[in-house]
Amino acid sequence: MNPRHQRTLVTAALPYANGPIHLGHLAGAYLPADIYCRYQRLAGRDLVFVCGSDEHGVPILLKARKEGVDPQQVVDRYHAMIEKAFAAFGMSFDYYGRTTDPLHRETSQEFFRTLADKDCFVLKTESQLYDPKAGIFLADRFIRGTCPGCAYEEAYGDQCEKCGRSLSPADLLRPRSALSDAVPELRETTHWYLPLGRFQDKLSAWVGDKKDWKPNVLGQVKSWLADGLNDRAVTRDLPWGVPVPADVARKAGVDAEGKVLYVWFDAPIGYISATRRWAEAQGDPELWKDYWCSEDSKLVHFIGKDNIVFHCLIFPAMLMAHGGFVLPDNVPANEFLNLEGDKLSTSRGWAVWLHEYLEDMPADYLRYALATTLPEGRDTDFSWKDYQARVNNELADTLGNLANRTLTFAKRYFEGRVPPLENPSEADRALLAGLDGLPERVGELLETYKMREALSEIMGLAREGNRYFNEQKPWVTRKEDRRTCGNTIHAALQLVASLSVLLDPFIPFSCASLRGMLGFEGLRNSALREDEEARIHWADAGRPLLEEGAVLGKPEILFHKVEDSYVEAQLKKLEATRQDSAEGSGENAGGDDGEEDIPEFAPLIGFEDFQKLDLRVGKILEADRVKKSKKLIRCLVDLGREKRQILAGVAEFLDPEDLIDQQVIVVANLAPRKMLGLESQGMILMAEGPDGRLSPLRADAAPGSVVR
RNA sequence: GGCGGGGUAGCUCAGUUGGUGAGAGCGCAGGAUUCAUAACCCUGAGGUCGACGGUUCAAGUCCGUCCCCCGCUACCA
Repeated sequence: MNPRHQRTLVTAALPYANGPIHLGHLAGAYLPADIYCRYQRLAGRDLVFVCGSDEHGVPILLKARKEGVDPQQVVDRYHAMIEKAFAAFGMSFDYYGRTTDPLHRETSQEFFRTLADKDCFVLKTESQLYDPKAGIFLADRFIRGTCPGCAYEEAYGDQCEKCGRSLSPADLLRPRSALSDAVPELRETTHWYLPLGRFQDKLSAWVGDKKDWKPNVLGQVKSWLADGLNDRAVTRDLPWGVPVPADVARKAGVDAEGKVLYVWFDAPIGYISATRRWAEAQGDPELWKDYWCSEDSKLVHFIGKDNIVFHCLIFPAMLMAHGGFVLPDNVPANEFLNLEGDKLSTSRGWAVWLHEYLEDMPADYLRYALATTLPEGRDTDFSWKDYQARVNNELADTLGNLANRTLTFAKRYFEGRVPPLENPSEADRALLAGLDGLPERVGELLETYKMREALSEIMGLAREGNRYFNEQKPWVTRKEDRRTCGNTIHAALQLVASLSVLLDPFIPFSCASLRGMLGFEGLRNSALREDEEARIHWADAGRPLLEEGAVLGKPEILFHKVEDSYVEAQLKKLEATRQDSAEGSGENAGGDDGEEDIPEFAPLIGFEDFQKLDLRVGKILEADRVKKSKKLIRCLVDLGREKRQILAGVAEFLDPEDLIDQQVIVVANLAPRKMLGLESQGMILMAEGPDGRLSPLRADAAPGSVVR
């Protein structure tokens, strides 16, 4: 820990309150953050750990509308669910807030007002789609319509969830408002933008100093900086969010009606408002400033890699613009966790939900298994088989068994007390000496966000304990040399006690119960910021913690083996969701997000609508890949009367050879469109298989024939 | 195509600023042991460190080219 830092504020990414927490979230941000914080508290550091639910934004509004409820009801539900699951998982937040908290609204508005007063924004007026029926402007995601690519009729204005294709609202066929079904019209609207370019130099200089940031984080950040930063809109026309302060709008000559802060603007301010709430709860409402506004305070953001740009550039720019706040000392972003070799996908159900897991297994098993495979440097894989192996081989066999064999031995042959250490042997002294320095070494690893290595270092100690136990053979010395036997058990108990401290940040529940078995009291509570009763700290794990003659508790099995049946059941459960989603059609052979059911049928159209289409049989004469394009194939198609150049976005699925000489069906009266400098004069119809494969519709008739 | 991150034992992954024989856990094969959750402990087999060039006395580690995987991004009429 840098001596200039007197206190630490740790944040974990605000989970979005439109769904439950899954393994990817835990591995990405929450578990490493919690390990870090528990360690810091054990070490006696002044630390505050905040988090909270991110409850604004379009997806929540849409979900609410879909369910026919108020958005508040949606976030109430998920907020409660997330908070409960986090608590059961052992997340030791000092405060878990939410962005619908009135104090958050106030904090965000103050922040916005300060930036406006300092003239940090620019105003831009542009034409956007407006819902005349609901009387509000519509964000891109608020336009629904039929996807021109796959005919999915619930496509968003920015992207089709069905085929993954990115869209703009103008692309949609039959666009309609997601709120009222009204046909949107263009109107002008004004928004506040944060001109990030103004902060480019300051950000570059600031990031340039960050030698200790992880390579994956620095790489991304520098790449963004090199590209140059653009203006970012910080407000939206939405009925759900933190309202743009009326006074600020008035001053700017803008009607604030229906305008809110863009969710990415208010969300990170949630870290601040949560700290304020925490300070209130401490009975000192100004206390939060010690952590946010004092140069000797260290700010650390734990996030997943998808959040890097916000936490390393945009939020810091906001803080710079505001002034008076500390900037993050580090942003130890993790990579992604895969599941059974495939990437997680909420919409495909390829995930393990925390609240479901906790229904049948202990939090610590998952904490341990995840901690050994955190994606610290690159994407990693979680598999149930690996989970089982970690729990059985390491927690149960190595650690649990060490504790158990030591404790039961002491109970049976030493009246359940800590035997004295008398004339210790070289081996006894070596074992105890081996503890010395370990807290510091592990602490250094944790300070530098190497949770996995720290854990593996500690487990090495458990292995050493087993080795020592074997070599000393107390079951032999018990009969011939009781003093030596007592020394062995004494030293082994001390080692187990130290383990119960060192492992506490990782598996706090088990360590607490282990300490119960050891009759070991007085350790700081790793989940509590202050613990007046506690006299034992992290560093004390380097010395013997148990008194000679102290009474031990009742030994119990600390970790139970995970049965094969459990693993099989979990795999089966996952496999079922994969089956479900594979049955539909769906684009994306790569298996991206996206609901993969068979699309619903589009609304009825009249015959006259159908007649507008001019479908013809065409013969593909030439086909070749458009260079510099991943998706486009250029075709020359004979339509009888004339030959047309048509571009088809199928290069990911088909080779030009698959198309040449094929007789296909062409939309002949589609307006021409230029792509990559080439004009496409029609569209070749394709059928899409369940795995995303495309195959052209063949027609056995002369080129130019009318299709009806 | 552009940008970023990766490609190291059968599997999951470590490998700081280039330097003693390339590691851990699991799995596998032997052995030892019985205090303990059929647990523990020891030994061993197993790797052209993605490919090819280059710099260097010395490269998994630096440079160049290429191949493959992941993420973001651009054209899916």
